[in-house]
Amino acid sequence: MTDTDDREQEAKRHAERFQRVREAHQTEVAEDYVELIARLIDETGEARVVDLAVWLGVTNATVNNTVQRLQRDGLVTSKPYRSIFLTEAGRELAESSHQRHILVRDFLLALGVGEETAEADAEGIEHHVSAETLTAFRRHLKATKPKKGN
Amino acid sequence: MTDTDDREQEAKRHAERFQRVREAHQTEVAEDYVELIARLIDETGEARVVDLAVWLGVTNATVNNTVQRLQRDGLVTSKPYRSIFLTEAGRELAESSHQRHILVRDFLLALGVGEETAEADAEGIEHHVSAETLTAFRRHLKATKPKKGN
DNA sequence: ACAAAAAGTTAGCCGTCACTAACTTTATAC
DNA sequence: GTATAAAGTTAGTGACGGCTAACTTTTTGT
Ligand SMILES: [Mn+2]
Ligand SMILES: [Mn+2]
Ligand SMILES: [Mn+2]
Ligand SMILES: [Mn+2]
Repeated sequence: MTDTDDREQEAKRHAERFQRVREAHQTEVAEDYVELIARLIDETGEARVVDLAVWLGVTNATVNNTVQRLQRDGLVTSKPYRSIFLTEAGRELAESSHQRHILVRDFLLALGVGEETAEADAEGIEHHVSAETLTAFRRHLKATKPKKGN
Repeated sequence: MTDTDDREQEAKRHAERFQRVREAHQTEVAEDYVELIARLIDETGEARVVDLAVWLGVTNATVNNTVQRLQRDGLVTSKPYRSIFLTEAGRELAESSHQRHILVRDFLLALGVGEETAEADAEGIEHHVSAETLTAFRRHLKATKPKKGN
């Protein structure tokens, strides 16, 4: 009976979607950290543990743990009691994460969502938008934004 | 200097956004489970551990653990070796999660995103959209969908 | 009815990402 | 230049959400 086969296929696709979400969750923290590190370096000259802690709403100890993981994964470098630097890979991830972030935020703004809500929702949504959806966001922005053309 | 104050305010808002994302992650698994349990009960008459495992792409043991947590949190009931039932709270969470899920998916479809991508992205995005953003999605759907009116 | 298969459970493991508390190092103020 | 404050680190804890392996119970097929 091909009825059972269909059902199995559907279950398999369903499971694959959840696996993708789980994968996204694993890279999420790294993306947010390197994006913030890049910003702090850009705006203040350096990224210190205490600043990351304040801006992320976690303790110093948590930041320390995470930074060690990022270092293990080749995204940052840091020497004891010194501030944190991005590796080339870290810079690249920060840049692409940032581009994606502002695209998602701007899309929400274009939809009529308020500033703070757009920023807040973007912080979570950004990690779950595929390239195809980002393209659709860009298309929508191009189609609606041209208010300057008025 | 109010310059410093501004910076502190910005950091605080930033941190609050991340706290919201972390909270969303804590309810995410519960939402997906009850939504799937409701669906399986509806479509097949019962929700069994093995089905949840297949549809979620995890092992039986993982499902068992999670179901115990859901039971602890008052969302499901289940007796040893029997299938799983939703409590009233579980049914309510399943229903609202499902409504939100299809809204997010339909919105992506309306934007021109392909079916499988819409379904996949919705699975992650759904947990990070505020009420305000959902309203904006609905507004956009109403503004564009009326193709039946053609 | 009973053997084999399927389903469910339990135990023990691991990584992530939080926390607090205690400690060390660096920076600041006087 | 030294005491104090701030920042950073380390150690230890815990929940969550995954896993495998071994076991028990239920279902199925003959
Ligand atoms: Mn971001
Ligand atoms: Mn984010
Ligand atoms: Mn989901
Ligand atoms: Mn869902």
